Order: sequence, then C-alpha cells, then structure tokens
Amino acid sequence: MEAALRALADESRRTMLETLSRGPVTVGELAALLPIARPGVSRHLRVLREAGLVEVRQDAQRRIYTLRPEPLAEIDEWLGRYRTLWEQRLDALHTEIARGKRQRRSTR
Amino acid sequence: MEAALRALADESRRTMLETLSRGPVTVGELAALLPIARPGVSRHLRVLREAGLVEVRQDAQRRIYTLRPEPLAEIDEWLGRYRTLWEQRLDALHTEIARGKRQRRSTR
DNA sequence: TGGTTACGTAACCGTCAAGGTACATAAGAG
DNA sequence: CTCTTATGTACCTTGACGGTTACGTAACCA
Repeated sequence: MEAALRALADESRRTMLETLSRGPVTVGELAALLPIARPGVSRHLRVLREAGLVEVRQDAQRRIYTLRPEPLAEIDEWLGRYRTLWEQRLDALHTEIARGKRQRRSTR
Repeated sequence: MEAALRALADESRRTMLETLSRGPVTVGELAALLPIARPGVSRHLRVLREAGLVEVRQDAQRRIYTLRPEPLAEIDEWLGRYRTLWEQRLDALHTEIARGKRQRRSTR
C-alpha cells in the first residue's frame, strides 16, 4: 500500500490509471493521451508495476497493460480507519441527506 | 484531493494522522512519537494543514492540532471509480473459496 | 537480410521535498 | 522585565523525482 500511495501522488499516473480503468491499453496509446514523452510514460508504468497497480502482457512488439486494482483496495481498507470519523461529521452536517450514501460498505 | 494524496505519500505524515485520529494533540506530543526533530514535524503539519487534513487551535503557547477527515472522504470518493473493479475481483475470489469450501454466498 | 515498429533503459538536468541546525516569536511564569 | 516553554521559519544540504534526448533491443515485415 505504501508504494501504491506514492504512485497515486503523481497526476500523470492517476490519469494513466483512469485510462486503464476503461480497459487494457498499450504504451503508445497511453503516451498519446499524456503531455509527456514516451520514455516518461515507460518510467511511470514501471512505478505502477512495482506498486502492483498494473500488469503487462506481451503481444508481438506491443506491451499491453491492464489495471490491477487490488492495491487500491488496500488503500481503501486503510482509509477505513478514518471512515467513521468523516461519516460522523457528514452525518452531523446533513443528517437527513446522507442516508443512502452508505450501502456501499463492502465486507471488511 | 490532489494535495491530500501528496500528503499521504509520506509515511511520517501518515503516522501523524494515525495519532491524530485518536484525538487532538500538540506539536511536541507528535514530535515525541516520531523519529524526526520538531521543526520537521512543524513542516509536516504545514503540509497537512494546506491539504486541509488538520486544523489548529491555540492554547497558550501550545498549538493543538485536530484531524479534519474531509479530504480523506474525497479520496475515498475518488477511489470509488475503481471500487467496482476490485470488488468484482474479490467476489470472484470469494466464490472460488466458497466453492472450495462448498459454501453458498448470501446475496447482498 | 535490412528496415521499421514499439518499447525499455541510460545518462543527464532542473526542481522539489525532507531532514537538520540555528534563529525568531509569542505567551506564561517569576 | 527577564526567563522558559512551545512552536514556527530561514537556510542549507542531500537525495529522490519527473522530464528530455539518445540509444539498445526484440519482434514483425518486405
């Protein structure tokens, strides 16, 4: 989770994850969507790989990256320690309105 | 959320938040729990303040810091885009386990 | 075989971040 | 007032980070 949090601190990498969330993608396609050159993208992908946030598979010359969301789940779990705190506050703010907002608490 | 994510990338600051989650605390108390000198703690607190993650109130010479969890809620919300992705995976894993144990999952 | 495509890595540079020491300041205490 | 306590800020150094260009390399293609 440590490494994943550091990975998320960079905006380019968050954009890359956003793109990857819509499906597998090659390095070139990622680079086309970002304001940085391809080698930079490769380096970012390395960081994401080492954080366990992406997987690579090879297809001819291409490398196809896919999102691996598990580390995000770990971050979510870590945030869980604080969830009750902000929920208390939100409840205090708009007690009535926040009703339907909490059915998404999965098993933990 | 941007600034909050950067703030969370540092381990000392995460430890500080952890401490703050148990209640308000002074700078000196925080510094006593960390391997870094007090001025460093002050700087970390500045980052947390600018990220909206803490609030200060003054009591005589002391500054009492309290956690402000709202930015964490924003991060949680941002993670929400990916939540269904990892839940699908976890569900797959769980059904696998359940199948191995010959258990039946209750419907959510 | 030689060329092209797609990608990673190396080397380099500027910037930023995190740490420490020294100093400034504000509030009580005497 | 002066001294002490509690904290922030200035300044410096070091190391990590993000970006670029140049280069290496594996796989396909003519």
